[in-house]
This record gives sequence, structure tokens and C-alpha cells, in this order.
Amino acid sequence: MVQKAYNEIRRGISEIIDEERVLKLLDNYYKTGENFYIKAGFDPTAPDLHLGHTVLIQKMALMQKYGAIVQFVIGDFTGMIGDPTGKNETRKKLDKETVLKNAKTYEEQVFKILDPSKTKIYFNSSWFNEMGSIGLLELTTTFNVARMLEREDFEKRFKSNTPISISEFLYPLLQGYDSVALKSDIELGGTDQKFNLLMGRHLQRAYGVGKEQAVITMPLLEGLDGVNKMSKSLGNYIGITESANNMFAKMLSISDELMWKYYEVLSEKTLEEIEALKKGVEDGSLHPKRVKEELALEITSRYHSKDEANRAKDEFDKIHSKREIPTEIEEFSLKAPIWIAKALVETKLENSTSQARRDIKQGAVKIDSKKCSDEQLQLEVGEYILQVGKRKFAKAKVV
RNA sequence: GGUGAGAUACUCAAGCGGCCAACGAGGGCAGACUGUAAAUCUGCUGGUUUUCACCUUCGGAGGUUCGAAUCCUCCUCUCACCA
Repeated sequence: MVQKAYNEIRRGISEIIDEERVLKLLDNYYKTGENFYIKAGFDPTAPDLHLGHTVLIQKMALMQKYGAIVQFVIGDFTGMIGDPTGKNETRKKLDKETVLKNAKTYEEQVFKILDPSKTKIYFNSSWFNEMGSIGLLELTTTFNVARMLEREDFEKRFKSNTPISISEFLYPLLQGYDSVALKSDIELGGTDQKFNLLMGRHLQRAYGVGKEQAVITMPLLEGLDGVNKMSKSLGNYIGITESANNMFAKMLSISDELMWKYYEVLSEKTLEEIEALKKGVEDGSLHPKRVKEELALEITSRYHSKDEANRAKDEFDKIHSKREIPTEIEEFSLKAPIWIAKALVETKLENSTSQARRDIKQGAVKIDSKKCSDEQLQLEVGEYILQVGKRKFAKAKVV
């Protein structure tokens, strides 16, 4: 039993530090029914979860079946500094209201996957506000600069003379302290978080918590571009609250190569099944597009219903394979007569009339499915379907 | 605290008095080709009720000049060396 659970947990993860402890926790659960605590932290600034996050959340959901209580930490305090795992950006101090609102958004999204009865939500400001400056100084004495610089991105930035602010050094310490406050047994995070996760272990020891958390790192999901990790700021993500149509379309737009990675990390299919699909594509018995559709359907139905996913597929075929116009298009009413470039801006298909003119010149603009090459065109009273490129549509009622 | 170097569009990075809305690369958008894939080729990648025109951009504020991203002054920030 324990071994079976362990194997399931291990699937698709990147690294597990202190396996023994994980096994012990599972074993203990089966023997005594005692729960254990797994922690994961989230930044409250961007409460939109995307598929990249779900890799982690799904793993936690799985572990809930094996006795885990999830400690969902919303880093409202740490959020004020910002995780240095990126470039230095200006951090806005979030007010309480926004934080609470974002937390609410998290809950709604996260409980699509997690079991609410086995999940606890924490705000890390609740212990850091109590800590005081003395407590903070104590925290800093537990670590030193040289070791801090061992962290890869710090090292890189240090060597290349990119500035690192002191507050950024504090970030890993604060995140690690969350594990002290919560006495977590296991912490999960992306591979890029390894340093911060290990800090939790270090601090639990330093503060004499009596246990050192195990660490499980998850591979980072590449974004739709297949190069960078999926993130909101890069715009290469699939949000879990996106419409079925969007989700399906975005899934299909990934490259074939990337599709296999997505399969491995996101699909519920067994590794053997995936391997079979791969073989099928290689020997030509399966069309890669069919395989990709299958994945897109699986993911889309997970966050919507099976019916909706199928409808999304039909819609997709309609627009792209048959090159028809989608069933639902946003409608705008405009005053006649209107210059075509202006109309494209008004219907939000273009950002500026200059851009619109460029696209018209390039033949990217269609009116009622007919290419429009006259950039001076005036639209008279009537209804028009405007289209820019392959996927941007709008209905214009000119009156 | 001292000395020197630097800040250019989404990012990197040229330009160092007029030929600059600003070379080039990446990214992005569009067209061709396709499976709305990838790869490849091509074009575009400040704005404007309309474009062989005008307006706003080169860290910020002033100044010199017919004319400044380019020269001068002050300020802000970054980096290097020294303390």
C-alpha cells in the first residue's frame, strides 16, 4: 500500500529530497491514520492560476488521498518583496483588501482541484507581523551571505554585476520561515524553488522544530512557446478559468514536441499509454493532430465539462478546418460612415489606426470573409463581420 | 567619500550635430505553406478622422544651435576601481 502510494506520488516529479521521511509519513498514515502536512506557497499578486500551477496542485490533490493536509500559504507578506526568481521589478505594496480579494480568487480556482476539507489557507503576514524587527534580525543570523550566493540566480546576478537588493536575500529566509511557523512535513514547489525549499529544512533545524521537512520539486511546465516557463507575464499560459474554446485552441497550438511534455505532466494517462501514442505517431499510424486533440479534450474537460470540451472542438474545426466564422462573436455598434481602420480599432481588433492600415496593406483584414485591400474604405450602414488574421473576429453594426 | 564609465523603443544593442521614427538581433504580428503545429520564406513591428503630411519619443529638467538621441549644465539611477 505504502509503496503503491509512493510510486504514484513520484510520478512526473523532478526530485524528492529525503525520501525516507516521505515513506515514513505514508507508513504512519496507514498504520495510525495520522495526517501529515504539505505546504506550498503562492504569490498573491497574480491570483490567476494556469496549467503550470496545476502540475503542483494536482500532485497535492493526489497526496490528499494519502493522508496529506494541504497548507496553502498565501505570501501576502513576502509578496511585498517579491520572489527574486525573476528580474527586479517594482513591487506594489498590496493593501489588505486586494490581498483578501486575490485570496478569494485563489480559493475558487484551487478548489476545482483540491479537496477543501483537507486544505488550510494561511496568510504569512499573520506570523510575520507578530515577529517584529528583533525576530527578523534573529532570522537573518541563521544564514550567511556566502551560502546565499550559492543560489544559482543570485550567483549569476552577482557575477554579472546585476544588482541584488538586501531585501531579496531576505526572501528565501522568509519563505523558509513559513515552514517553521507551520511545522510542515513536506514542501512542494517548482524546480526553480529548490533553494527556497531547502531553506525551510535549514530553518526548521535552526529553530528546533523537531523535524525537517522533505522537499518535492516539480518540473516547470513550458509555456505555449515551448521555450520559457509558463507564466502570466510572458503571456504564454493557459489559465484554468479560461473558456473551453480558448483552452482547447491554445492546447492545439503547441508544437508536437511540446505536446509530449504536456502529456507527461498533465495527462492522467499512464506512461505506457503515452509511450504507445508516441510509437503510433512515429510509425505513422496515428496523426499527431488527433493525438493532440485528445490531450486538448482531456484537459479542457477537466476544467469544464466533457460536453463543453466537445463543443469547443467542433467550434474549432468550424473556424479553422472549414474556415468558417465562429458562432459567437462580439458585437459593436458604430456610427456610419466609418473609416475601416477606425472601425477595426473601435471593435478592438487593432490597437491603432496605424497598425490597422499596415494589416490592411498586408492583406490580413477581411470583411464578410472577403479580403479588404482598400485602406481608405468607408463602411456604410449595414452589418459586417470584420476579421483580422486567422482568429480575431468582430461583428460591426454600422448605423 | 574620491575617480572613471554608462542610462536608446517589448528585450538586447548600434548611432555620438542635420541623410533618425532611429542600423542590427531576439521576441511579437501578418502573409505563403500546413494539421490555426513545428520548420522555412516574405513583409511589418511610435502615433494621428486618413500617411509621399503632421505630431510625440532616445533616464529627468534646463541650455547652446537655423537644427540635438548626439554638445553644455544640474539632477536621478546603475556599474567599475579606490577608500
